[in-house]
Amino acid sequence: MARNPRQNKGNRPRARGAAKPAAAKQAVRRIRADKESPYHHGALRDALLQAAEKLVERDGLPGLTLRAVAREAGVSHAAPTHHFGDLTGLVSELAAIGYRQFNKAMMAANVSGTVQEKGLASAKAYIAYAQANPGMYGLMFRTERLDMSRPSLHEAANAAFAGLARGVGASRHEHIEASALSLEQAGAIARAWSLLHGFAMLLLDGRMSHMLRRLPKGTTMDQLFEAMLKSPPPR
Amino acid sequence: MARNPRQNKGNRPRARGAAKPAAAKQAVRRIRADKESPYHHGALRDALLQAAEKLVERDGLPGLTLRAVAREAGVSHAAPTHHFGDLTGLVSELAAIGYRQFNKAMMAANVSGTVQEKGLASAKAYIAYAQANPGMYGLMFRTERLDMSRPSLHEAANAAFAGLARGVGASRHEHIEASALSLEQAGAIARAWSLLHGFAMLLLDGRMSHMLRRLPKGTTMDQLFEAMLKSPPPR
DNA sequence: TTTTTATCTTTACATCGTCAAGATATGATT
DNA sequence: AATCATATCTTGACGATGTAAAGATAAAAA
Repeated sequence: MARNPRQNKGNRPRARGAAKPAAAKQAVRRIRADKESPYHHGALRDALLQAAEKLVERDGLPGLTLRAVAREAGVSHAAPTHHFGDLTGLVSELAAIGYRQFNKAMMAANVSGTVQEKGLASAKAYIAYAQANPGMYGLMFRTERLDMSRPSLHEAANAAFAGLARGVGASRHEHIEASALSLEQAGAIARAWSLLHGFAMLLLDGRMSHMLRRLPKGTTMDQLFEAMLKSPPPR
Repeated sequence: MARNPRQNKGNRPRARGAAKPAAAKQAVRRIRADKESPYHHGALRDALLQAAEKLVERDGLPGLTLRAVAREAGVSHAAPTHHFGDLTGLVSELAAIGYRQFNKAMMAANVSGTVQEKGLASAKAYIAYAQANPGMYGLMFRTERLDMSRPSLHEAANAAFAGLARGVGASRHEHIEASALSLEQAGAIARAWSLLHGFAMLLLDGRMSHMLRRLPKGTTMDQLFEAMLKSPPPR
């Protein structure tokens, strides 16, 4: 895609069959010698993932490209391939990191208070994570670019689901084993998850602020969210 | 992106500065004369949108490219640009069509029965649309590729929101004017929308079938959905 | 010290979106 | 009816992207 308004240092490849540049090898050595390690980066994998997170939060999903990540990390455009195979690999590993961040944030919100207070705090933490990390949250639920068969992603996502199930179980004053659910339990989990995920997605897509404009002036997103949680089911 | 595993008829462009092919002009005329209209398609805009819908349902969002749409419609790769400006334009017009389809389906489900029955039928119709048109539904909520300032999209999306608000109002036995909401009303709308949108997205992303596997054997997605709707809020 | 392996670079290529310029048909004007 | 203007579509080009293949270099193993 040619819509990214960044970087354009005239890197047109040399014409086909042109002789290899004589001084290129030396130049590369000199340039890279200015940095820490000339060839072996040492911790490239992590550096690439960090760069990727930075990019997805700054430019959104369309800005997250293998080549942009490589540029950000200061390596050649094909370097990421060696560590992640392809774009799906990198995105999947990044999503795994996202799930771990998310799990951490949810755990931190679920420490003190009554069952009701913990539930509310967890719900707010869910939305807060999505709002603070819109790129990562979007990534985590874009299956088209995710390979759920990757163990790291699979595990992290499963842990997130188990945590959610546990939280819902606590609010129902029962212990939920995420591997075997009753229909009632699953309904409660699906309700909580759909409600939170739906609100988060609509929020990130700007649909909720559209709604906020129809509300009395000064109403905040937090108020709308709490009004939603308080709203009784139709009967 | 070069990840689309279709089409590869060696259309490498001619080398720079190569002479124009002598017989190309005539060949094009002959080929296109086999079809209805040689140059002016007549209804290319609609044909492109139809092709786009077909593609997005067949290959998902990544398969929806300007060039693929042009191929599908049998025109040159730059033809869509004239009608839609750019990819965002085409996607936005397609999303507008999606919202109109969606509105139609929701209206059809909201005709007979009690208020409760109409509400349930509408909820099921919401999910049914998403499930029957996953590509279109995904499109409609991918803001990154949508230009909401386009009148057709803006209007169709607003109509969808108004319909939803009306439905929620009916279930509360009150008339809702979508342009000015109370916090309570907005909470109820946000609740219904988040619940349905969240479930739809999780369903399309395969998360719900993951959950279904943890349920007693033979449990259907419909049962899970109804269990969710019946599930009481935590208190 | 030599060999092997892992890591990174270079080069190449098909695809994509988009722009610019050309070709052709349709409609309007005279 | 002939000419012109405009809308529609094609061709060609360019920079960007993902990815594969082959080369270069450093680290590890032998």
